[in-house]
Amino acid sequence: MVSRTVAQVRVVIAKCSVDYAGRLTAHLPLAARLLMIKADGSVLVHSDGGSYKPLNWMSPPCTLQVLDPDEDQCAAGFTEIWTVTQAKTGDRLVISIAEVISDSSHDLGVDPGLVKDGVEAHLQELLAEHIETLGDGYSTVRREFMTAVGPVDILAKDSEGVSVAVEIKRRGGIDGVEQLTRYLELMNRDPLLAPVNGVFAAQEIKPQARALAQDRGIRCVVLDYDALRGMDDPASRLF
Amino acid sequence: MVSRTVAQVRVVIAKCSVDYAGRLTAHLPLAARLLMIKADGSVLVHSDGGSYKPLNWMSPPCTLQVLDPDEDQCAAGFTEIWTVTQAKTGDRLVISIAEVISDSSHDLGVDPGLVKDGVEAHLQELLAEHIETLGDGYSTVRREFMTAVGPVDILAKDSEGVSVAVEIKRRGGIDGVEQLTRYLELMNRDPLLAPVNGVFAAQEIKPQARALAQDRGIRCVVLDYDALRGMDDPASRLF
DNA sequence: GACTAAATTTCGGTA
DNA sequence: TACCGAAGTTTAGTC
Repeated sequence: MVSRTVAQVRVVIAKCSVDYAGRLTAHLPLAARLLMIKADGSVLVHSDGGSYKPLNWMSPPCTLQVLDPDEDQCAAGFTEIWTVTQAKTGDRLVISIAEVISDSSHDLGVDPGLVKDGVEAHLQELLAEHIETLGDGYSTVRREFMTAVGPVDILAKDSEGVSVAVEIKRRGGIDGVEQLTRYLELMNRDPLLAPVNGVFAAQEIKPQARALAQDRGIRCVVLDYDALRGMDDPASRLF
Repeated sequence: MVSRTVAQVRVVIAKCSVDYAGRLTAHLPLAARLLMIKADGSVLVHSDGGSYKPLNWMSPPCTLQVLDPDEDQCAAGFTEIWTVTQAKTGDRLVISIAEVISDSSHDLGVDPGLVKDGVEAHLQELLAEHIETLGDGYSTVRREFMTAVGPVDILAKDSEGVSVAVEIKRRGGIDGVEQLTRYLELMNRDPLLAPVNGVFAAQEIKPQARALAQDRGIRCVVLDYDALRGMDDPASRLF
């Protein structure tokens, strides 16, 4: 046995059936599939289709053990039995291989990782800068205004100096309205802040969320990401 | 050009950099990675590590176009430029390839799909059958009892005939308590149902969720999946 | 470390 | 088809 200092990813195309027993039990009938074994021992079972999610998988840390098939498994036509186990949770993935069509390994090295830009944080930043989007005379008091039950995305004041708590979401669902409701409940108990009005701002607001907000006297505002961005940099609107 | 009637999955190991522009923008610096192209045109960019989630991907339906690099890209050492676009959303994934280390395709056929067992639905079924777990004299009225704001997992009655709304979660967090609160609020306005008590049942209940539930007069019950299952089938407890 | 909220979420069910 | 909630969610950020 040679110790391997270089991590490799291994790709196997094989006819196999798969059984998982852990937080649930699942079974995949015999078929040709793509198996990916990563350096950390994690295993992915992919079919040709679906989304980025594998049919089955085992998350690291876990160990792969390759066993010879027993008599019954031999008789059923299986040549190798892979057992992937996670010591901590006791999860177990068993891949029964009937035929290996392809098997190759490659050294990928350590990935430098990815750079992300422009999510909810950006929306919040843009709206805080252009809070007048909510109405003439609005001004931003603070972003991430802390309360005992969590930070309010933006605390603002309207033209009459009345406090406004703004909750920002990319997609506005019921949970966002609940979140804002909790903030408002608490803030309205604070004599230094009260009264506090609520604004639920999102790029898209679900009908049920809108109904719930309305029922609670919370104003809904649909945000136009491109328009907000365009205010900062008019050139970007052209592209 | 030969039309291809057989779907294939293609695996490419390549040094590449990746740029995604869509719901967010992301960039991956030049490194060796595994590219999987499925028959439906979807593309997955995997590194050797992380979880089952790719570093980057494009969901179907989408199309892959392979272009020659322009002058600048040539000078930067790129040999192929892959552009994956989704017509509907305008999402765009650009994979700039500096070196192809391996490239192979395999016919996988149509996957028969997987069989799942034992999730939250199962918990609900088990508890509905053994509702006396919540207390002597409890009886199940209905599973998935519909309200205007969604279905209550189980509607039951206690030994005195008082209605009890049960919300079941595998892991009980604050959101689950909020959900149950919404149901209770609505149901208690219905003279035919009121008064309705609440029970928050989960395999695991987070401290903050428990505190919130207590504050609202909702009883918390920790479910023992194995014990519930054991009531159905005593033999299963042995294994 | 525990917990909460977001995710390019994806996936399944139902109205 | 749209909407809603669960997921073997995973992941990132905050307390």
